[in-house]
Amino acid sequence: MLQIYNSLTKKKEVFKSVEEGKVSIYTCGPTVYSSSHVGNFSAFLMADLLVRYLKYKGFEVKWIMNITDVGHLTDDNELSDSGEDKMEAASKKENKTVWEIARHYEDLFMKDLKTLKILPAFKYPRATEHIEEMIDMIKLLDEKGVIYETSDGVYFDISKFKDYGKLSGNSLEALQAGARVEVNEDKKSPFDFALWKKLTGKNEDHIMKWDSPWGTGFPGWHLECSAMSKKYLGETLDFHTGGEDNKFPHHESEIAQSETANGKKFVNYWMHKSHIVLNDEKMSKSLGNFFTVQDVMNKGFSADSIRFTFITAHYRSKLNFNEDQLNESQKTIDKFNDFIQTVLKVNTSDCEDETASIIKSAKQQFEKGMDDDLNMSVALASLFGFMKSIRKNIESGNVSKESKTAVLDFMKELNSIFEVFDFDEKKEKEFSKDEQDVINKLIEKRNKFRAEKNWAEADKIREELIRMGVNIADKK
RNA sequence: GGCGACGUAGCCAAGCGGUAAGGCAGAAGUCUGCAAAACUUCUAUGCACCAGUUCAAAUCUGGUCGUCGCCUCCA
Repeated sequence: MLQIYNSLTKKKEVFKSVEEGKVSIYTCGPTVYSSSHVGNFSAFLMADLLVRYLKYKGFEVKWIMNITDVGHLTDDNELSDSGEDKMEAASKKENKTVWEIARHYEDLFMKDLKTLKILPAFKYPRATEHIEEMIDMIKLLDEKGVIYETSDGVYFDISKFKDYGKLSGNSLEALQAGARVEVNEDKKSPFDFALWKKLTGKNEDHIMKWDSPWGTGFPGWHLECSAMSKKYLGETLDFHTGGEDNKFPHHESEIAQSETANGKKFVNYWMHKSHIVLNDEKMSKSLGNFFTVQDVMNKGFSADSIRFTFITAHYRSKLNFNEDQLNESQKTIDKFNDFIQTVLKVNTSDCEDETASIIKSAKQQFEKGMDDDLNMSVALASLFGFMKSIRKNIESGNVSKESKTAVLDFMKELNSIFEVFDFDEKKEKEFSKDEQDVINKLIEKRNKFRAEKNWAEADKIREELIRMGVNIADKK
């Protein structure tokens, strides 16, 4: 029985899908005005882990991740000078059109998704290709009487939505009291958010623009997720995931729009990824303290170690991202793969062994952990115990052919979640007869040095052999 | 100022009222150097601090201190 911490109710809840056996998941994807960094991908890996575990449990999963390719202002306020369009700023900086910028960073994003072995979503809808759906939603909201028009745009009147603030734990009053935003005189409340922006004031020359019943302009940034999730997944979603920074105002506003427009509950389970931190400070584009996947790989770390680090750290605790974490992940991956190699090479015998019950209990423990809000620490602990038990069986020489297959099948099943295991048996390197002669001579020579306790020379030969692809493991 | 999360060994981390899982690092050993793998054993009388509730508290309550996040674009 899968339990998930729902950020809306702030409780762990037993998961029940809207439709028996099927699950719909919507993930807030990237805004493609610059490279996504590993912190961004940690949120997508959280979704990947969820998708993979649900599939492991036998659900049919439909996963949608949007691509935000409309340039959005940093601020809805006309009064603020800090508001700039990120897409257009990038376009000027890189001397490309906004469309080129969007496609360029989208391509990079897709490449990194693949590198990190994140499962392909059902679709990656682009905001710019769903303007009509967004306009339709504004029309629906208009019918419900919750919007109003000003000289610069169309806004959602949040006083018309009782639960506004529920997700982020704010009441409207508290929001007003703690407000740090500047006041736009035309808006009824500073927290009313834009559904449509007109080409006036500093948006006069906005490059991406579309016609609408409210004049030429561009959509508000919360709208795309409401419109696209409805189109591809329906009015009530099982899961909606994203980074914790999206809770307010983005997801809060999505709820207001979708529930008002559709008259139905928008999302059953909200999941938010805690930020990863660097020296106790969150990694973010605006702080500038970020690494891209490529940056980390250029330092010599494998993509798998990045993947493993993020899926094994719990998604609701902030991960302090550093090289130690990556090194440890790599070691753990190697440990699993060494184990798999040992199993692949084991010589089976006709015998009874306890493999079946070892696998059964490991599987139970693993699922017990994962079922508890994806508690990977508990899940992993069961696997370390599992490997130890199986190795003992192997050392005692009691492994049947069936057991060997069962262990490998179990590891493969687990790999549908981890996706970092390697099942290719590492064959001894083949050498020609001449090479074999050379190697034998070197080994003889080294043994002689060892007998003489001439360790320096012996080590030199070992290094030479390793370079040739010969592994030396000294035993008594 | 408002809202929220967290503080368990050198590091990462589980635990959700019954007496501290697991991983990394470290130590000793199986083993005549060193390195690698595996295995065995060891490594927190204590869970930020102070009170309280209880037969029993890392776990519940109140307070204190500290760290971080959100409240403006960010996963």
